[in-house]
Amino acid sequence: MDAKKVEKISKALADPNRLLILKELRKNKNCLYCTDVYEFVDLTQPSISHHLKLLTDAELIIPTKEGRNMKYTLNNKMIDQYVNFLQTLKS
Amino acid sequence: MDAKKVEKISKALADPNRLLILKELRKNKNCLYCTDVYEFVDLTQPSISHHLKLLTDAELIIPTKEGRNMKYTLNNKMIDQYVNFLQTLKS
DNA sequence: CGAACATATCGAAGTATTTCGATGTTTCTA
DNA sequence: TAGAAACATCGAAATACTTCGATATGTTCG
Repeated sequence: MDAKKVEKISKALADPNRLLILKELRKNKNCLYCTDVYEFVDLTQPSISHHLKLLTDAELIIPTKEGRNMKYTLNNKMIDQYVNFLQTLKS
Repeated sequence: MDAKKVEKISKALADPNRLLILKELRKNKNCLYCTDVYEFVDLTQPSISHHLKLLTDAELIIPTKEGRNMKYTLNNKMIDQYVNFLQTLKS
């Protein structure tokens, strides 16, 4: 994993609301609809949309279109790759 | 590991210069002096001092005073804790 | 088709981060 | 003890991030 990617993922993880989204994603069996997020994140719709976009761009979550809804699932593979990078920091 | 700590560590990892410092730290057998950093990070002394402070505040590196020099070592334990948190995100 | 719903995008305001030059503090050494 | 060396701190400028209201786009359903 190259430095740019590590930076992007780290940035995506560096916000309390986005961490909250990821945590709830796990609770909900790795499946979350955009509308669900309003219930536990106290932000307006455009802000939530923005945060979901950053998580998507970092490939930490994978969006799927279902009619007029968006379904998000956690990308376990990307977390694994990120963890692998962190392990290489250790000697 | 609480959310605030995760956020702090993620922020510390979300910068190319700080990632560079961590990478070089591993190369140098987890031991780095402040002056060493000038050689691979193209920033002024105050900026490097600032970045080292953020890494220290996140407890990713541990500073030791040696006379008028500062020695930095990687904090493997904190990386492990951070990795543990990331693993809990997966289901 | 038209209204309602779900989400995305745009532009702007507020806030945080990065970077620097100038200067302060501590420690070593001649 | 004076000067240099290593690092920290301060204040300001530039840049980036977060958030919002307004509005646009795509989808469903009556």
